[in-house]
Amino acid sequence: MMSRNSDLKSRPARTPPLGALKAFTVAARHESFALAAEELHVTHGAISKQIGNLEEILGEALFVRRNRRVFLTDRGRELAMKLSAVFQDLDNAVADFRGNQEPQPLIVSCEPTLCLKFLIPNLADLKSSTGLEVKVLAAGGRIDFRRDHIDLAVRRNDFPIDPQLHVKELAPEFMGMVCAPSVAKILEQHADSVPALHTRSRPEAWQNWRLSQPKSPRFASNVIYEHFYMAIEGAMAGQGVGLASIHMVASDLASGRLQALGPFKPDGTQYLALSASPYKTDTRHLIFIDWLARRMQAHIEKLQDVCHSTE
Amino acid sequence: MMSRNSDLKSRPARTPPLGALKAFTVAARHESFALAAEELHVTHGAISKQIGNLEEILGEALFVRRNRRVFLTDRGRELAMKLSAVFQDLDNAVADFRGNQEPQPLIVSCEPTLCLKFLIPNLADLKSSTGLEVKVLAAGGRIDFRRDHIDLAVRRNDFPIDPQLHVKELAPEFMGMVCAPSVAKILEQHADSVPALHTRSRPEAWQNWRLSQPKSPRFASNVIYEHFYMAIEGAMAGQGVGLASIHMVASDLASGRLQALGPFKPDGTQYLALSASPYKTDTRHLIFIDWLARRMQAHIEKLQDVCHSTE
DNA sequence: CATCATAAGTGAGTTTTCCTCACGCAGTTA
DNA sequence: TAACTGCGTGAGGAAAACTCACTTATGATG
Repeated sequence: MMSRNSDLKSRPARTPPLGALKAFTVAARHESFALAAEELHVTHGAISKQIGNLEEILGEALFVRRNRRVFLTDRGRELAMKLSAVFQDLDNAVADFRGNQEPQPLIVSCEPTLCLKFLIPNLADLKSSTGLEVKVLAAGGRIDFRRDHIDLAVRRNDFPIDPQLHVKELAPEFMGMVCAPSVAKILEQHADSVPALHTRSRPEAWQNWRLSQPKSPRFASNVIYEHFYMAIEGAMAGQGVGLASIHMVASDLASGRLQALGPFKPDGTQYLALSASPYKTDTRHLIFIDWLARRMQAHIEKLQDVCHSTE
Repeated sequence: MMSRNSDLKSRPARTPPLGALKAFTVAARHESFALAAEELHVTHGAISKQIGNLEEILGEALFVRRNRRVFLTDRGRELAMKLSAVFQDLDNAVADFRGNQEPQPLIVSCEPTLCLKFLIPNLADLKSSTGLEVKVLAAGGRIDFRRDHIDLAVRRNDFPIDPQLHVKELAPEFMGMVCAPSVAKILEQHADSVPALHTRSRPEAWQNWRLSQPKSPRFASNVIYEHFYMAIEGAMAGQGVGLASIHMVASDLASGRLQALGPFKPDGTQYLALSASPYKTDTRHLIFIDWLARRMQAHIEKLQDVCHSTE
């Protein structure tokens, strides 16, 4: 009951011959060996043998031969799905290399909250000011450029960065205390009646804040949110005082839904743009990074106003 | 011999031999023919010839031969990037098919505003209630499952759906007028002093609304936002009255940042989950769709409260 | 500086893979 | 029933891929 592939000599799990896989995807697309043969400029016998060979290697049937036709099995269709995507990628890769390809939208990976509070709302601006088409993939933590087909990732350098990657600094992180305007008034009198809002994804945030800002008020209690986004929502709803990144609450501060309690301070980390391709062959990367860096710098400059207004 | 030679000239862009491409990616990874030869269990001569052949087909050098080493050219590196990703995909596809592969996070494509106001904020809940890891790709309009490597797409059926796709209905769309609570008070007296907020991405929204709700008030003027998200922001900031989907403003209504003006009404469109794989081989799809449908249904049920409170 | 080791290019010859051809088979159409 | 269609198969052959042996070029070594 281990693997039934293992009874095929001592061949552990090497990938089947590429030609056979290619032949299979074409045959699967037509559900016909004859048409596949025509497309590949060979005889139907060639296709038949390639696929028979592949089935033997994989140890299971990919087609059901019935009457004078062939039908994909469910498993065969499953494989065909995956493979046809891969071979299409391959054709695109080669065509792209040869230069006959229109530019694809850039895919940018970004942690969910930054995505939510900053990137996506500004996509329309990006499009209109640079003409760049961007798709955003909300995904925190580790990055796998290959698997997720990401062009760029935006991350903070609070974890070790793969030295293979190409790194560009965007802007420093600035953290600060925020709350709803109504809560700010209460705080002036009864500071200890308001809870501090914590986030599970940045558990050490308040602790670090207190280390660098010892004068900041003590709060009544602690409320823990599952997600950074929730904490910001909570703060807006008057649940307490949150500790937030300027880049995530810039628009909420601007609209007055949130109010800053004292100045925002750098926490030592930086936002970075990470790219798998170390060469600046692609201008779109540069355009996007430039736009993003400017935007983030603008947040920080505006910050002066925010701070003065409450100090 | 005729078929081969006859299309030599008319061979504009056929993909190079797969073996040569494979050999190239391995050689590129090592920047060494000898190591590549070892990995592929052939002699270095075989690699040398495969790559020479590939360079001839492509019509440009991929390696610079210098000293007793080979170095990738920039172009060669560019090609190697693309190809190594593809071949890794291929290995994954086969390994996945054979069953030796851990489950990957689901990638869901979704229009930006729904992403923003509903999906991403609820990702943490999804994770904790189903254990499912999901990444969200914010991308409106046409869907290319292949190119974007999407597992599922969430869309409204306001455009023709590719009949090849597997479709599951999630919930009907409900539209309604919303504004900031402060604006609601003003409206009771001076309905015509408040503008209606339009969105460029759904230009016909107000018109359709008026057709089905002839009694709804006329507003002073029209403000057009570039993006649906902006219109909602505008409404929250007291800029006027927006026309919004219940699924996008559910949380803002719940928190009181927005207020409904009269009942929400179905606009005839549905939210759909689209999948490229027509067979329910993947339970994760079902889990996600089930979760999403329940969530959206909950919005609609809650709607009764919202409506009564203002009628 | 001669010598050795290493890495790659090359031409001839060989092995392997893949393809074609011709035919058989079963079901479908006329 | 005969003709046709689409696939499977075995034998033989073409093409692709590989090996081998040798060459070149260049660092490293004593």
